[in-house]
Amino acid sequence: MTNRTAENIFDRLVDGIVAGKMIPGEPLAEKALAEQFGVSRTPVREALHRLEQSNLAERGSRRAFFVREMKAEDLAELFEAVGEVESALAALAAHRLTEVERKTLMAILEEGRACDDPEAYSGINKHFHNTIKAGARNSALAATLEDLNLRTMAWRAANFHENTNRLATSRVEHQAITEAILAQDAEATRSLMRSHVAGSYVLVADILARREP
Amino acid sequence: MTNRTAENIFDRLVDGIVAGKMIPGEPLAEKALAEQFGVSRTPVREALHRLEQSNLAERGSRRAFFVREMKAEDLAELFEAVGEVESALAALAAHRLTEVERKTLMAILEEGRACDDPEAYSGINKHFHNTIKAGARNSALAATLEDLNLRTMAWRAANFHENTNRLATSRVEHQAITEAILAQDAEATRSLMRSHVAGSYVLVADILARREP
DNA sequence: TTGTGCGGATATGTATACATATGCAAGATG
DNA sequence: CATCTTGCATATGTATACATATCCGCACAA
Repeated sequence: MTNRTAENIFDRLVDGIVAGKMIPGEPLAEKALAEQFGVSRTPVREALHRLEQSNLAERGSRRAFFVREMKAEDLAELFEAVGEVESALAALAAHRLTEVERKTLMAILEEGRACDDPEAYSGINKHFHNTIKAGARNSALAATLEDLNLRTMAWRAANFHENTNRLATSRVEHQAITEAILAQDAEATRSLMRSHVAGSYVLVADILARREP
Repeated sequence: MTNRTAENIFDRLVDGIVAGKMIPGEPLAEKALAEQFGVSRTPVREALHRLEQSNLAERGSRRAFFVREMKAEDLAELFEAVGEVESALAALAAHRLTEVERKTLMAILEEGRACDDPEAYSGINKHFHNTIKAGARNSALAATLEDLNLRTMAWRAANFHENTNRLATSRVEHQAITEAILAQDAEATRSLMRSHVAGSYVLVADILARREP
C-alpha cells in the first residue's frame, strides 16, 4: 500500500527533466505518461501535481502540464534567490557550526585541494554546501534552499562538465568562505557566499546566451 | 472541467488550519473529509497532498495525514527563515523600486500614521510588505516568502489582535525601513527588516510560552 | 497474567469508468 | 471567400470499485 508508484513516477520525471531529456515546453499528458510507465493515470496525476509545486512543470491552457520553460531571466532570478538563501544559511552557520562540523569543513577543503577531476569535485562541492546548510540549524530555510536548488540542478550539472576552470575558482572561494565561517564573521560569510553562487551562475548565463542568441 | 473542487477543498482546509479550527495533530482522513465536503476522495487526496507540500500537514504511520504540529522550536526557525528571506527581498528592493512604488511606500506610511485600529492596520501592514516584495523583482524569492508566510499566518493573526502595543512599534520600524530603502542603503534595509520580522516573532514566542509551560 | 499470533476492520493506493470543458476542424451562411 | 457556428475528438476532473497494508482486538498458549 506504499505510495511507491507515484513517488517513483515523480522521481523519474524529475530525473528526466533535470537530465534534459524532457525538453522545456514539452507537454506532459497524463494518458501518454501513464502508458509509458505502465500505470494508471492516478499516480501520474499525483506526480504531475508535485512537479507543478516544485516549479518544474507549469500549466497551460486546457489545464495541461508542460515542462517549465526557463527563460534566461527566470534562471537569473533563481540563482539570485539561491544566492540570498544560501548566504543567509551560511551567515547563520558562522555562529552555529559544531566543532565536528568545523573540522569536517577543513577536511573537505583538504580533499578539494587534492582533487582535479571535475566529476569527483562535484561531490566534494555538494558535501561542502551540505555541511554549511546543516550547520545553520534551520530546517525551514534548508528546505527552501533545496527547493530552489532542484530547479537549478540541471544547469549546474551541465556547467561543471563544460568548465574545468571553474574548479580552481571554486576551491579558492570555498577556502575564503571557510575562513570567514571559522572566524564567525557572519557578514563576510554572507557576502562571500553570495558572490560564490553568483560566480557559478556566470557560466550558466554564458551557456544560455549561446543557446538563445 | 475546472479544478475548482480540489482547489476549493485545499483553500478551505488551509483556512481551517490557519484559523486554528483544526487542531494540530488532528488526523485528516480522506473519507471523513470527503463526506464533510460532499465530494469524493479524489479531490480531497489532491488537496491533502498540496497541504503536505505546503508543510501545513504531515504524514504519520499508515500514511495518514495530520495537521502539522508546530513546536516552539519549529516556529522560531520559521520566523528566522521569513526574516532572512524578507530582508533579502527588501535589500534587493532598495535598488530596484520604481518611482511609483517609492511613492506608494510613502503613502502607506502616511496611511499607517492615521490608523489606530489593529484590524485596519493589518491590511496596511500587508500592503507595505507586498510593495517591497514586488519591488524586489525576483519572483522565485517572492514565492518562497509566500510559502513560508503561509505557515506563520495563523500566529501572526492571533498576535495582532492581542497586542495593540505592537502597532506603534511596527509604525516606527516601517518608517525606518522606508527611509533606508529610499536612501538605497541595501545593508541597512536588510538589517532593519530582519529586526522587524524578529520583533513580530517575540510576541508569538510569548503566546507560545504561555501555552506550553 | 502476559505475550504472541491471527484475523477482521479500516484507511490509503491504484485502476477504471464517467462527466465535462476545451480546441480544432469542417461546413454553412453572409 | 471569409467568418462564425456547431459538433466531434480528446484531455483533464471526479467518482467509484478494487487491492493491499497497517492497526487493533481477541483468543489461545506459556
